[in-house]
Amino acid sequence: MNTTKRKKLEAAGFTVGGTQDFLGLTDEEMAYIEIKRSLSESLQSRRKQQKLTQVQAAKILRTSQSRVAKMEKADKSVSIDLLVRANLALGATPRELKHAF
Amino acid sequence: MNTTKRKKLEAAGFTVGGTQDFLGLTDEEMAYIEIKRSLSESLQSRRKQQKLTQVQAAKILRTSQSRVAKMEKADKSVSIDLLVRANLALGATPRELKHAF
DNA sequence: TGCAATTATGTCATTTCTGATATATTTATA
DNA sequence: TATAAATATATCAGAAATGACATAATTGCA
Repeated sequence: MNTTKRKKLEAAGFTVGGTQDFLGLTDEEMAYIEIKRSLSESLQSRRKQQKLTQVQAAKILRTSQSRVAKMEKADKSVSIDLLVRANLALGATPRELKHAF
Repeated sequence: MNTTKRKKLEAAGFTVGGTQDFLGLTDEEMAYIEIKRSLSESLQSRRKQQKLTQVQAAKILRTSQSRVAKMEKADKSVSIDLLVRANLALGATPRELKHAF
């Protein structure tokens, strides 16, 4: 497994020991991770599109810069709920959120 | 507002006093509620399609019957995360989940 | 390079979610 | 109707998510 993918999985709350560990992930787990990753990616591109810094976005979202950073990294401490609400607050339509799935 | 809609909103965590209170909901709030409602509906129809009782579904989902009931009611104590994971565990594909948005 | 701005990471108190249990209500059918 | 099966509601202890703060790391540019 490459380092980038490993880091993403670990950020998502999985312990990755060796290559074969990847096989331990069920389809559900992989789908869940992918949904979060996609939502976080969507959030970041939406923020950048609006030329906002994380600090500015945090103000709009009524949270802190550090949490915005974690949202964009799909950190394990971030829920799908938070990502969905943050995307909506930055102007995403439900229609656009479909693409995350 | 009709009683059915009122009950759904209250279950979703909103206090509904009179008709005009509905206007207090932002687009984001309404979109968020609708997503949850749609995911819960999807979960229930998926369970019924498989001829499962809530008790049986609870076993598959490794939770309790009462929580399954709450998921299907889009109770305020239920997160989108839980609904997404439950749908996936009952065989939904990410593609199918798109329809909830 | 050095500085300022931006983004990332670690930690923690509080809030919210979750599973479980108990019990109530509803539904189906003998 | 009476009973059993299924679903709904209430509550609570433990787990997880959240916002906030401090600080580290990275990026951009004078």
